[in-house]
Amino acid sequence: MRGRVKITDIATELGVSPSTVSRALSNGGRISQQTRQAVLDLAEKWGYKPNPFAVNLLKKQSRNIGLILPEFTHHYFSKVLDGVNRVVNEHGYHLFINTHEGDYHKEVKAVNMLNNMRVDGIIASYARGTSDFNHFLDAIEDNVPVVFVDRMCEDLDTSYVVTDDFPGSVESVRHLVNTGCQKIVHIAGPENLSTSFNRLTGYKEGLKQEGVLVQDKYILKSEDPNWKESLEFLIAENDVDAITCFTDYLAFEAVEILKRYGKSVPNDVSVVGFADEPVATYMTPALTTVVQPAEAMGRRAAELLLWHIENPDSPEVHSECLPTAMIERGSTLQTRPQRSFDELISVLKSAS
Amino acid sequence: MRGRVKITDIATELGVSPSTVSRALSNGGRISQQTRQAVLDLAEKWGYKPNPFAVNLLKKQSRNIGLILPEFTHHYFSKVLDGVNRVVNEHGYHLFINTHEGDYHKEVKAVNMLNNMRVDGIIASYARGTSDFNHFLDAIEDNVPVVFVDRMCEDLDTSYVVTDDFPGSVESVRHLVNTGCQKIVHIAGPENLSTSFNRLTGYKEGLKQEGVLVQDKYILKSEDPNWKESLEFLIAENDVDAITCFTDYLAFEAVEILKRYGKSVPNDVSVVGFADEPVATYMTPALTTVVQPAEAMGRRAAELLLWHIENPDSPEVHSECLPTAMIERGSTLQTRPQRSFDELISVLKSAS
DNA sequence: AATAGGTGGGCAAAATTTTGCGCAACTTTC
DNA sequence: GAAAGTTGCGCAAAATTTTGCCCACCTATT
Repeated sequence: MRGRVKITDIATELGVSPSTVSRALSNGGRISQQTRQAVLDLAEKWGYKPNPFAVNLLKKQSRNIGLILPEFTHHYFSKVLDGVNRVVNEHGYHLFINTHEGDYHKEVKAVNMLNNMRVDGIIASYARGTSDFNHFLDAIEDNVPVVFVDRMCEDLDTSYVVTDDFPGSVESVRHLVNTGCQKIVHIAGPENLSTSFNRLTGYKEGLKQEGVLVQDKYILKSEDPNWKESLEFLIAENDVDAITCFTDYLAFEAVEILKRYGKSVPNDVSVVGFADEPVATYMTPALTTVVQPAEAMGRRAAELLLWHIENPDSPEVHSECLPTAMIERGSTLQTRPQRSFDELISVLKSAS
Repeated sequence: MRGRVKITDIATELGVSPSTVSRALSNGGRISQQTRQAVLDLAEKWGYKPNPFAVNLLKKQSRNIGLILPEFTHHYFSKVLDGVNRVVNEHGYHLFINTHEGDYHKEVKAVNMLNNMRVDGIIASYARGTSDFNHFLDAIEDNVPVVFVDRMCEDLDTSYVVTDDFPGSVESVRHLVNTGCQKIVHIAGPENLSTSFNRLTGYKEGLKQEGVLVQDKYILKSEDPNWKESLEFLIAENDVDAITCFTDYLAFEAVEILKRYGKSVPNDVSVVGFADEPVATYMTPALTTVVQPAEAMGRRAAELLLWHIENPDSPEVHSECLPTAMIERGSTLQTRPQRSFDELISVLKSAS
């Protein structure tokens, strides 16, 4: 059989009506065992596959879902994508993707495109600057559920999955104190980001829990063009035991500076990053960091979305904060047996 | 207007037939200026968007294309994805994605899925172990063009985009010789991979061009479980000036071994990687490596696929080899002014 | 006045699949 | 032997859009 075989091809070959073929294939209504078998055999032999456009048109759903991320090349987002892709596949859905690259207008276009494509649902990590969410609202009003990942929107009553950066941040600071560090610097991120705020708050809380005074001179801001000079000053004064950073990249820069000043990591100064980018594994020494369960976030977001798709009338929304956890590597001193990678995974899994 | 507005809604509101509305919208047949304007205005006001399933069913094409990659979390592939996504978007197509994770059966499932979804074309980087290409052949016979990226298939007469690893490999070896290295080791990849073969051949050619003897003892195979011992032996014997590697990760491992043996990189031994993974930037010293234009490959593959989609009857196939180029960093000695990043980009761009 | 030509718009088929309803044939029940 | 129930299958509508063909009307030509 050349070309795509359709239901009517099978019907005419077998001398039955298309409806009979359809019923035989879909295990539906009343049909004799022989007819069904004959249809099944021929469909198998000819490799019949239903035309999704016809089915979608009729059923008013596509089993397609759309994912919008800032970009793909950032390792973190590629892992989110991976998680989403896995779950979506496991459930027989298909994945449309798009990026907005931090551009609000591209984001609007992407959301509208997916909505016009009649996807069954959308997972999105919106652009930092987005404050007008009407494009998402349009989709929701067209009964296309939206789940946010990594970034949430207070104004919209949708499900979302974010990370709780707080516990990992607390854990890392406590670990530093427990390995004998007292003069602990934090290099903070942009002020308006909630993640940045949470990591800073976790740093303060960790110190408090260990009874160490929080001091302003130890809190550097990566947005401040002079943060490196401030750090160098502290290093020169020997006024630093450890550095915790908003990202692994900042940690990388801190390590470079420490090396320039002849400091050994971790013997003179411990360093902790945040995010578990590949850079963390491959710098020397390997970086102790706080891992965000990126893939689990993608998975959870997809699971939540599928739940919404299958329960279209439920007004419930589910919000999840997946916890972060410290992973110990060579850039900090060691006190206790290291948590194995498998243990870590199981911690993150049980959390999700 | 609540819910999705369709052509008939506009037709009844305006007291015309659906065909008139369709014609007004599609700038098609004969229609009076006033009627067209009235339709256009109402369509705009009500936010009419054609139902893609109905259109696809009728037109027998979807403006969807499918992309299959080994995985997303590898930086190289995420850049390929990025390139494909950009071109596809620019041309008003939409992108379905899938991974096979090196598993032949997943690959078959992914290809069949995309074919059954009636995508207009498929871009694929198949699994290493794949030797039976019938699933791709099925798609092609169903008039779904296939373009391979990063890996090509000799048996199938399709367009493909690969990198020509040869010139970059030659260039890197010549650079090593020019900076005074003579005892140059190559750590090769899997034998059955053409990329591995080309990098090895480039290594040999580079030596030949510089009049250095190719010696078997300097050619290590990463598949050989003892390659590290062999390398350590050479190091212990002081029988190595430089190491070129099949991947950046192997280079990373080589640097670790050199450090263990108290060798300085690049003063004692130079190291060159391949691929320009992020690891190359963040290891210490930063790794001299050979960059593959991953995003350009994705772009080209998408452009070729779109060409095939728009010229369905042309039997022509286009095969492209994008050249690789060395990028000099700290892990090799320096002889000449470094090529700036911008220059490098322009070299790669003009090549694509 | 009859014919030709042009314009505007409607009818219906087509793309493919699913499904409610109906009909014929057969079996069971009293 | 008639009524009732069951089984197997076909008809036609439905989902939405596009498009070839046709008709009605108007103007211009002989």
